[in-house]
Amino acid sequence: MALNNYATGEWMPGISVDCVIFGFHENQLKVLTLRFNQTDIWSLPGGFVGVQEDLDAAAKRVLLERTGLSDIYLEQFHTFGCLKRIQEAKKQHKEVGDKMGRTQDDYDWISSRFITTGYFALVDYEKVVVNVGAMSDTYSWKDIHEVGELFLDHSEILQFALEQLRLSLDITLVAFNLLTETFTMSEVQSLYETILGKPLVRTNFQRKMLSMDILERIEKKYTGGAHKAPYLYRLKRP
Amino acid sequence: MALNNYATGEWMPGISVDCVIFGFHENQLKVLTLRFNQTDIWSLPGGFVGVQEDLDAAAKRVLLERTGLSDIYLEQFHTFGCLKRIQEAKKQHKEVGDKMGRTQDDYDWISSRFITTGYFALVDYEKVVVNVGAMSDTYSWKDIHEVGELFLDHSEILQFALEQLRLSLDITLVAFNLLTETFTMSEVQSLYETILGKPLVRTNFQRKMLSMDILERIEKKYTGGAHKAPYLYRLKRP
DNA sequence: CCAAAAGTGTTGCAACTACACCCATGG
DNA sequence: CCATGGGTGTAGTTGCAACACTTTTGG
Repeated sequence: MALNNYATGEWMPGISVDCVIFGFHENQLKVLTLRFNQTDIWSLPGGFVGVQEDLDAAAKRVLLERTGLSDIYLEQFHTFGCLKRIQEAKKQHKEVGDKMGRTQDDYDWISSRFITTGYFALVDYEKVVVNVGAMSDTYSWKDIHEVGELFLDHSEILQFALEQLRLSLDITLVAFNLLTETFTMSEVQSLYETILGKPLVRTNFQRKMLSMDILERIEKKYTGGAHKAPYLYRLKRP
Repeated sequence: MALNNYATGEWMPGISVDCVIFGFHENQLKVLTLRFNQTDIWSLPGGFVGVQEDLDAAAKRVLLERTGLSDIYLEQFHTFGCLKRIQEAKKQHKEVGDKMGRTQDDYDWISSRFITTGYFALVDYEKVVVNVGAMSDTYSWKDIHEVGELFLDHSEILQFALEQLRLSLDITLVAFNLLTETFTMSEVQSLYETILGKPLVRTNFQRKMLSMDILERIEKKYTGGAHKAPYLYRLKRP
């Protein structure tokens, strides 16, 4: 039996979406990766596009299926259509396919030429409940600096996503999508520091954040031992 | 006979590229548009993607076929995959198709669901020699503010391209791709003003341009009557 | 009291804005 | 001469980086 109805005309041929799902945990920026069944090959969560499905909707669906989350920050950043994808794919597909009892139809379909549109998502790490799906048996939140080799051109896709994320930072308030509902100021700073890849001066950073008038200080304070407890903030929603 | 080998497997199904080709003429930012044979429907130049062709290569090819230019500034900016495209398409396709003696195969293929990747190109208006291709009989360089209705979602694609162009301006020197080999300072200013959509102070603009140390002043001056002849500049190529 | 967290003050730099003003030159 | 093109000077503003210093507070 086929793993999926690849060749039935349910999906658009030659097109896929891949999601770079960023999370923030233990002061580190993480990416969600999946491991193909019984292999050593890690990939970004991805999927195909239904014949009657918007491209954006496909990305949203993939996100929902893998993380259980909807209504989160998701941005298309680039479409990758390089032929080089195929050549390298052949080896990897064979390794993956052999171990999964793939049918010839499946194999033909998935090995054909593909174009993929990359989306990046910013999620609250704590809210994610990963469902690896039928193709994978394990997942891993990988530190952005220790991702290692990925399936096909997924490493390139990841790098591209990171650059886009950095660019978005200056302009918008995207980053807060990576934080929990409430957070301390040093968590925000630490997040900005890891995304931008450079240290920031505490006093100046706090001043700037507060001057934007987008944060609301909560009554309750953080209770995690230590000496003075830091304040908790949340985003103002007017 | 079919207009093209649409259904033969030469092209990737469901994927196309569209090019927003910007030019600068008479101090106005222009876009190249094509009119479908015998109709009133204007569109952006576009094309399909060969099965063995990179996505970027397809865009380059379209550009070459329509303008005769290669080796010019070309940037992918977004992929449009909205289903809405289809519905409106039906009417328009029928109108277009009827007048062109399209075969049923052609019709089925082109009316199916499509995803298109948008590229924008910056060209030297004077160097372009337009070749409208088999689908069109006329072309027009339309002023960016007077484009009117376009085929399918091409208006949306154009707007998207404009925004991207504005964003690119701050960072890079892209804009010079729109100018001739040599140009006066006020032409550069006028170009920046139309792209950014706001007036700039002459003295400050010139100071900034010159301080970047990217312009080279030419011996020969502009000879176009008037009083004092303005200097000519060109981009330094070190 | 101590250490972590939070906040204030100040200095200096760099970039940009808005204008006022001067010089050059071709007819 | 004068209209156009080209250039200088400067005062005001803003944003930011760097750093020193004070205050608050939980244990």
